[in-house]
Amino acid sequence: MSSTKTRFRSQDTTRAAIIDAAAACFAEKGYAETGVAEICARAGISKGALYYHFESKQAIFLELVDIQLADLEEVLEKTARDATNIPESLLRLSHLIQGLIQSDYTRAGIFLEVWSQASRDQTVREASLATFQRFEDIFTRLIQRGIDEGTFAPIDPNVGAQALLSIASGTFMRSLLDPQRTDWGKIAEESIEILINGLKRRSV
Amino acid sequence: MSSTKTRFRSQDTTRAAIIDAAAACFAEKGYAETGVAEICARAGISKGALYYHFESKQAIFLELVDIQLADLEEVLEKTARDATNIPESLLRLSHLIQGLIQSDYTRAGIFLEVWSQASRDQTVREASLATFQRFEDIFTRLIQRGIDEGTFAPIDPNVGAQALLSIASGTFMRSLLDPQRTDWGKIAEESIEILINGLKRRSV
DNA sequence: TTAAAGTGACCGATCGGTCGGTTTTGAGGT
DNA sequence: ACCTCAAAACCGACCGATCGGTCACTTTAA
Repeated sequence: MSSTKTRFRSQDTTRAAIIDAAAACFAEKGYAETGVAEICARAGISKGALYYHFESKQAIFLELVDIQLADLEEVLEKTARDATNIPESLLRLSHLIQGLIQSDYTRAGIFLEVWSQASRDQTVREASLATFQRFEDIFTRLIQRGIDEGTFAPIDPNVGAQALLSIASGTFMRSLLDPQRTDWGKIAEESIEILINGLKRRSV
Repeated sequence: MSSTKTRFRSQDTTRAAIIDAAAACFAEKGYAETGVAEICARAGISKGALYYHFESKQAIFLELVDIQLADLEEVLEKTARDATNIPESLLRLSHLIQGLIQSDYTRAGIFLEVWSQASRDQTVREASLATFQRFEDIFTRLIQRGIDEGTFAPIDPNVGAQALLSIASGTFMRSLLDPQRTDWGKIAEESIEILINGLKRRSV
């Protein structure tokens, strides 16, 4: 017979397994509709083990959100840092949206869940707002650079950043209503293109 | 003594009271976190009465959504119908967003709840998608009119409509993270202004 | 041998929904 | 004007299921 002995996993391994399982569950069914029992089953552990590693169901959710938002922020910052052609870099945001929507379906549901809880729980809201504002700052600086180099008209760069992020999150929300479509990246790109067109200087 | 006799209400009156109570509860706490007992208390009726008028908690939610979306669609259609100056009419969408966010806080939470359920429940999703597409059609036609009269460049009007609705829903989502601010209408207006600028013909 | 990691039966609370029964209403009979 | 009675509207105790969380205990690692 093959050895069926159960080996204990390391602290980090189990925590990661729980986070992964919770991410999948929350994305599929939503936070409230997911039971801790399901998370346990998916992670291959017992309830006791789950509560050995986490204080509560909420704590799992919050840590999960932290990780996802930090990931996203890193990607955004890298995009902005490497930007040489500003309008082209803004356009490339559409690839990121496409990736967020399609490649890893897990994330989509999570972001909705964050928004849902943020709109009601002050702690979650403040944390989300802080992160979102950092996203905004990244694009504000990028647009400012576009203005400085003469590509964009001298408008308020923060307004442009807000419009850009609105299009990003709006397209993302829209995609949740129509998961069949696979060309959301293209739609985002065309929308952003119009916006960029509106940002550009009229005369050269 | 004043007469404390309880009078039965008409079918419609009680239904409306339940819908109103449910709207307030769902907006404040979310669908899953709201108990039918709370809805009953708020509506001033018993559980028995609630289940006499509605089949289930879900049924209340669905009827509520129908009403709100129909309301919104009517306003949008009226705006489009009365439009003489197209860009100005599009800008006026910002007032609608402002109103949706601020004046009746009840609605904000509901829309999030719709999106939340739509992303998981097929029935809710298909209904929401159909409505959203009608919204899109309204603006597609409006932009087409702008192209025909020479105000806008000859781009795909549907792309413009999608971008516009993205900004609308994106600003709406953003406002949920920052309920303190009261100038979301202005922010929406400035964002739309940039977009319109991108839609306009370059040369006259 | 001891601390870390993990188990699963169990608990109290809550929730959506039911059901047997009561009160109110209004149309129609006298 | 009064009575009758069935249907409409409503009540609230109760039920079964589920859920987040606990705990006394076992297994593994070092």
